[in-house]
Order: sequence, then C-alpha cells, then structure tokens
Amino acid sequence: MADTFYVTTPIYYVNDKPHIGHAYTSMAADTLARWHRSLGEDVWLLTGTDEHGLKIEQAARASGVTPQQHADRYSQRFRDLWPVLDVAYDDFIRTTEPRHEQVVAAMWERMEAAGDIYLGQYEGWYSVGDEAYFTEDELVDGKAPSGHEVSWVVEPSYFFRLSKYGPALLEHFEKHPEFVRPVTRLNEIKRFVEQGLQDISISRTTFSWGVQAPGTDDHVVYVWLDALTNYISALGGPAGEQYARYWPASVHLIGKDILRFHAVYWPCFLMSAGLPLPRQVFAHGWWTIDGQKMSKTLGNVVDPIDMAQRYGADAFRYFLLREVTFGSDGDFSERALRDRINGDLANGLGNLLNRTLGMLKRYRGGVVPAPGASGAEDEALLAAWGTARADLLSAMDDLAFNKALAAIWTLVGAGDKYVDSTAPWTLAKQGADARLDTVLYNLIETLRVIGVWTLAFLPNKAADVLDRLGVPADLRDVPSTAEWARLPTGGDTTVGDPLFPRLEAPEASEAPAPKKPAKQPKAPKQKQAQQPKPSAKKAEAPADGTIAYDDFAKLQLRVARVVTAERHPDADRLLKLTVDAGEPEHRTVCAGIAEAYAPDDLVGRTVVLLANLAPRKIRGVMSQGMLLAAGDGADIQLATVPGDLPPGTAIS
RNA sequence: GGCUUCGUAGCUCAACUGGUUAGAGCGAGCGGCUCAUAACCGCUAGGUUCGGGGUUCAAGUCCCUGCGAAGCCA
Repeated sequence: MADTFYVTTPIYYVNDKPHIGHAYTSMAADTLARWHRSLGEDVWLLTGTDEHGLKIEQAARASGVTPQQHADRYSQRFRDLWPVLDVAYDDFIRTTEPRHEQVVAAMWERMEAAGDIYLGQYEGWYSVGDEAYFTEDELVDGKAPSGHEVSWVVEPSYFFRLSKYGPALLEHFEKHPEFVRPVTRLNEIKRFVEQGLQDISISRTTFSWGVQAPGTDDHVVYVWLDALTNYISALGGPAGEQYARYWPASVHLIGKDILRFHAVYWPCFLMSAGLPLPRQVFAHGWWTIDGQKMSKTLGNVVDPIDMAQRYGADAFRYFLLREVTFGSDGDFSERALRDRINGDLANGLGNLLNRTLGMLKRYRGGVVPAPGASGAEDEALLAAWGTARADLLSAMDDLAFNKALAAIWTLVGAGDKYVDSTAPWTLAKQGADARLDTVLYNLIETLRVIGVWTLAFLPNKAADVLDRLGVPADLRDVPSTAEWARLPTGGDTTVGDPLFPRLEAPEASEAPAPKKPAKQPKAPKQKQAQQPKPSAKKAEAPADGTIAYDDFAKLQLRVARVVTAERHPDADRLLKLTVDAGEPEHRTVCAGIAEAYAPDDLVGRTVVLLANLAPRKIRGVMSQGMLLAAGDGADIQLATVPGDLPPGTAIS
C-alpha cells in the first residue's frame, strides 16, 4: 500500500476577501500535494471555509440575509478562486455542513467523557455595542477600542481543562521536535506552554450561530474548537473510512497568526479525545507589499485573481514559492515578480526550451535522436542532474520550496552551459552527426527532467513543456527522473511560442524603483508632487487590447533625419545611427535593420522616431530612442513620411 | 518589561555541530558566442561579516555589552 500524505490548509473565514495570504497557503499546499502525488503517494488535500461565529451572524443581519445565505455566498468566493490558481483540492469542508457539525459534537462528547469539560463562568469586560469581550489591556481609557462603554459581565460557560495537558504537550515537543516548524515558532510555543496553560472557555451563550453544545440548549461551541475539528470531520470523524486512511495529517499548513490554536489547543483537544496528533504544523510568514504592511486603508491588498490574470497563475505561484524561505516573511512587489519572470522563467527555463527545440527542429527535423558515447561535457551535465536531484528531494522534505526551486534551476543553468560548451551549431557545420545526436538528446532529457520536477510548481507550463517534448504519461513522475535517458528516441517535438514571454517594465519611471521616495534633490516648489504610485495602475489596458487616447498621447513621435549610419560593432542585426530630430544634439539610435538596409543607403533619409522611449544600452551602445519600422528580418521597411517636413516635426 | 530570533557584498539571501583565500542569484563592468525570448557563456566586482570587549591554536559561527529590526507574552 502506498504511503499516505494528508495536507491541509486552514479553513478560511468567510468574511475575509481572498488575498495573497490565502493564495500563498493554498498554492503551497497544492504544490506539496502534487509533489507527493508525483512520488506515488496516496495524497489528500483538504481546504474549506470557517462559517460560524458572532461576526458572521452580525454581517448577515446587516445585509438582511440569514447567516447561512451569507455563508453560502462568501464560501463560494473561495471555491471559485482555487481553480483559477490551479489549487486542486480533494475535499472542501464547510463548518456549516451536517457532516462537520456531527463530528464537532462527537469531539465534545469525547472530551467530556474524559472529564475535561466543566461548567464555569466566563467573565470579562463586555461591550454591548460590540457584542464582544475585551481583556484588560485591550481597553482604551476604560472603554472598548470602538469607544463603547464596557461593563464587567459574568456568563455561564463550559471550560476545557487545557491546563491538564501542558506537561504532555511539552513532552510531545521533546519527542517530536519537528511537530512545529520553523523552529523559531516551536520556541515561541514552548515558552508559552512552559508558562502554564489556563483552562479555556469553549462555549458561549451570547450568540447562536454555531454548533450547539451537546447536552445543553443555549450553549454554542467555541469557534476554534468548531473550526479545528474540520481536519477530522472532513474525513468522516474518528469512525470514518477516510479517517482510518489519512489521519494523522502529515502537515497542517497555516499562517503564523493562528499558530497557537494549531500547536497548543488542537493537540490538547485531540489528546483529550484520545486521538493521535498531526505530524506537523508548519507556520509560514506574511507578505508585505512594496515594503509595507498589507492593509485595506493603504489599498495595497494584492488580489490573487488579478495577479493570475496578468502574469499567469504559474508565474505568480513560482514567485511566491521561490522568493522567500517558507516560514519567513517576504515582500511582494510587481517589480520583483517581473524580475523573477524575466530572469528565471523567460531567460532561464523558457529560453533553454526554445533554443533546444529550435536546434532540434533545424538539425533533426524535430525528432528525438538516439544518444551515443559520452564526453566530458556530458559528465558535467549528469553531475549537475544528480546534485540537483538530491538537493531537490531533501528540500521538499523540509518544505523548503525556495531551495527546491533553486536546485532545479541549477540544472537549467547547467543546460545552458552544456549548450555553450558543446556548441551544437558547430557540430552541425562540421557534420559531427553522432556527437550532435548525443548533445541534442541530452538537452531534451534535461528538459524532461526539469519539466517533471516543476510540475508541482508550474502545473500548466510544465505540462506544456512535457507536451512539446512529446513525453509519454509514464515518464512524467518524479521517480522517472531517478535514472538518466529514460526518454525514448524517435519522438516528435513541437517548438511553439515562447513559454514565458519577457515582460518589459510597464513605465520607464518605475524602472529604477528608488528605495526611498525622496532622494533626488528636487526643486522645493515641486513638493514631491505626484510620486508615481505603483498601485495607481488604473490605466490598465482592457482585455481587448484597446487603449485610451491618453495612452497614445504619451508617445512622442517625431520626424528625424538620418545623419550617419554604421554597423553596430557588436551585433550583426543592428545598425548604429545618429539622427537629427530637430534638437541641439543629434541622437544615437540602434535599429535592428542591418539585414535589410546598408548603412550608406540610410544617410539622409527621413524616418519616424519614438523620441521619449527610455534610453537603453544595447550591446554596449546607448540608444536614445527607436525607429518605427514594419516587418522583420530581411523584409523590414522603415516607416517614413512623404514630403519635406523638417526634423523634429511632431507626428500625432 | 520578560522571552525568542535576526543584523553578512548596491539589492535579496547562503555558509551543518567554531577550522583552508566568507559563497550564490540579481544589478554593474569587461570579454566570448550566435542555436535562442536584446537571450546564453566566462571573468571581474575586493564586503572592518552592526559597534566594542572576551574565550580559543582558530569565530560570521561561542560568551558579555551597546545600537538597530522583527516575533511571542491567552
């Protein structure tokens, strides 16, 4: 029987709007699930929504619907999100489902049977206006933070003997130091438990939207006891078949804000109920946005659907898992995202695929050739494969997604180096057919291995890679990459469009991304006027690609006259021109027209210059603008204007 | 206030239980190549490892202290 792997996300609170944090946890969980599935394990991925509690009751009342209607509506938002992000869960649990409520009641009864539940009194500062309790230090000038009056209220409540389980929990930490990850979180929790645990209230009578506590008629089960139980209720509870198969969970993935509930309350509840504890609770960090805390008031909340639509779910996921250590906090910015996409995905993986398939098509008609004898370059490539594989496997065991991806990308780098050192184009010219076959085969196999390894991270793009390579279904799992040269020869491949097109910086002004807003000495009277806010992206192009006139008006097109022209010293396809655009100084412009125009033919011509393009160094030559032209390669035609307009004339 | 982490090249981060010239990616500079998505490959960048003190044959890596940052304390 295959090993089982049961991974959970938290159940998300239905009042929340899905944001980057939810997406992060779930994408990580999905990646882990795909990885273990690829290893051949029997995997179960659970997610869901948390739908009980006073706040839900209040929110529903405020919008004039029943709590259930409210929960239905908002639960659906999460259910709709996951397919967009390729989160393929096996079950979606809702705390308002009967299958869940039954198990909550069963948990209560087990804990009660263990003698761990007793009736007591819950007391604290209660605000009628907020319908909530506050602790002494939460009070502001003796009032609730909202400003409402508070009074000392006592209500009957059932308590759980949490205090009884402190020693057992500490012992569990000793025996299973991997129970809480990362270690710094384990330390925090240990200290907390060592201080001594107090019994906790597990029922309320001040609201009714929840699971009724067994044996009572006006007590509702405390929301955390209710919510945490989802991890077993979704399996059918202690008597369920799925429970027998998957419990205890391999890992609960959570955000660090809910660590205590998962690392203290939940294991104690389980101990009381006589049930095994999950193997691990892994708390990941938070994302800041452009260096700032995410908050509604700042308006910098990152919408995962927006990111998936604009950059692709694969790239978004890649970034989140590659950028920071899982467990630490990280900073999200679109600039960093673009850098990752361009550097790792486009220039790295995408380009390696593109150049390999291009050569295979050109030299071998796209058919996978049979490899021959190995040389030194091949040994280096295979060594890189072996190292990457070992690093990858251990990183995934530790949930070190960033290390795992770094390991995979060392193989991408090794592939590029292999191309460089074997120079297939030279082999082709020399007619070294056997060697060329070997090189091309090894490249294809390298990409197959990379494709398989990245399936868990880039579900769509990696499948695309494997499809283009013509990899059969049985060579798409991780074990199939433990041995080199598994891919059969003779298969057809498809080149296709670039896997990840390069992204250009959307606005030149944003490109250098000044760290501190005010560093250039500016004229004081300008008062730092309109700092271009990255979030002010209202002028996004609509889906059909039409743009507003204002967008067009940003382009400064001018008539220009070619003054000098010469071949670019370092690029076969480029010409280096100087043009007169009606300005005091002539401008230098690089243009990719060397295959269509001889330098001498251009001097004196009238052309169209995009004058306000950000200057850019191209192969060592600073280009201050761009000439408009139609076509490409040898069939390119420069755009021009008839008549005798003077240089500098604006075109609009 | 107590406890726990952390402060390493311009940026983001590595360096297992203390041990050869402190590493990688990005950025920058120089060179190479032309199969490729202005891509790719190579070389270079010489950073008082936050400051100070100590232990040791040897410290980024342990101890003390100052400064700074983050997290936990129901």
